[in-house]
Amino acid sequence: MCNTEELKYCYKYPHPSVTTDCVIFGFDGNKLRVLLVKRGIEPYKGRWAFPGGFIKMDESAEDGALRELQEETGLTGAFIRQFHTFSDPNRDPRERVITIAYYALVRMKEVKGGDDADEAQWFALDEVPQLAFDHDRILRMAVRALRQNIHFEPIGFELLPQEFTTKELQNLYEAILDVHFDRRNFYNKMKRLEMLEPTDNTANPSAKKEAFLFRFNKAKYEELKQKGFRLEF
Amino acid sequence: MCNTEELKYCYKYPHPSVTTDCVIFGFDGNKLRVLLVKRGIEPYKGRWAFPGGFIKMDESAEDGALRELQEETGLTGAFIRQFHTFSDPNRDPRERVITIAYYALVRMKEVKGGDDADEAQWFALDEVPQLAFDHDRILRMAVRALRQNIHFEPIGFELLPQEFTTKELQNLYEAILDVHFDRRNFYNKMKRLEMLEPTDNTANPSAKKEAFLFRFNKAKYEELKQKGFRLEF
DNA sequence: TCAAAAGTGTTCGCTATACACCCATGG
DNA sequence: CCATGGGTGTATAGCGAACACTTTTGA
Repeated sequence: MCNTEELKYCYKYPHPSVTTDCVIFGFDGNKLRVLLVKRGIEPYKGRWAFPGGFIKMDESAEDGALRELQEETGLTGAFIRQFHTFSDPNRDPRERVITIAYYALVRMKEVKGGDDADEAQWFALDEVPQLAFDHDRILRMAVRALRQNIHFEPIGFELLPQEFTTKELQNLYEAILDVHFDRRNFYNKMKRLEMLEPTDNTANPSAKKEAFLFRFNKAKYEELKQKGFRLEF
Repeated sequence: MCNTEELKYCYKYPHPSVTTDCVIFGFDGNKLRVLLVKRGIEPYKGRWAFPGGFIKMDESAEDGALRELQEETGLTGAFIRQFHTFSDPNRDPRERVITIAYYALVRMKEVKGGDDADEAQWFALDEVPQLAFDHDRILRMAVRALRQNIHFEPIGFELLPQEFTTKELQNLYEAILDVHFDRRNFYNKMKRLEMLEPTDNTANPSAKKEAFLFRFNKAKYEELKQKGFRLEF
């Protein structure tokens, strides 16, 4: 029975709340990082958590996640992927909340600096503190999903600048998969795949010899995808 | 404002309904099949759809999916995997319903015969009629998820009897991936992986020479999984 | 005895891996 | 001129794909 004017949405059966949460991945050139926000209210006040919020009745979960991402980073049309929905009845101490979780791949440079450094901050994967709610588990699942999907999609170009060196690309893959590749084999493999498009530009990241800059060749990738291709690694 | 005694669950903001739907895969020895139920009520009355239902407030989505599966097939503790959550605002014409979708792998033999042949029926993948709601899309995504996951997990043993011939296993993989393998190469590869455990039994499915029966060696699989292994195909 | 199905071995080519070599630059 | 980092080539091993051969069994 509803007892206040405020509770004006009524149903015959109980309904859970539904939110989206977004694990935002960035790459600093060496390590994979995630963007966390500090909770200002109870429960878990002061703890770090992923940005997220309630889904509106006229938007899909994906639209909701994109909206949250825009509000948090200023980015529009970012690359996001739904990877799991968390529905443990007790995952939120207040009420039943089901969250549809996405991960996003963004370029750290393009994220509007967390105005309030205290509110939003990038954390390297191995420096993430204990998180609010079940967000520790959400993070583990996000990383696992990212690692799986990288075998089927050339994910990761979303994390690099438009033009990048093969070394940067290798660092990224090593950070995501937590492995080490031989520099020369990685270079040769990328050339064979023909998904990298050479540019006329060079970079000089750490003195010494200049390195060619490449651009991701999306057309070539789409072509390869037709023939049922797989990134190996 | 709530206006009837019946609507006794009230919230400050609108809440969507949340359901689980379960794409139940079976294997008849040749083709991959899905179990569909015929809708008895509007909307989409008379159309086929996946079994599913509302999630209870004290159960997780996974528990809900297992419960639905048990009610529909009589199976307990079946192999299920969450693969996507569908949240288009208009996917149900009555009200906003978000569905957390699972696929299940079951042995057709163990499913209690759809008592009423008119209510539940197995359909080969290429004979599935137009489905209710957005279930056509759900099916496509389920098949895609199954095909992806088969590269990382030895899914499929859940679809075969305890003991099986290599030919049956090959038929299954061919049905799932929609490809053809050379009989002898498939046999050799399975032997090399050492995930099949020979038994003393033989089968004689279609006259002619008898075939050895194998059993899935889960221990060996777990061991391989540690070292970051991948099923190739 | 013949055909069909199952089990085994062989060959070839590709590619992942390891690693040698050369070039350019800054100190 | 040498240390560092970047670009290119080469040899080997292992695996997937194609296929020949043998064995067993029922008609």
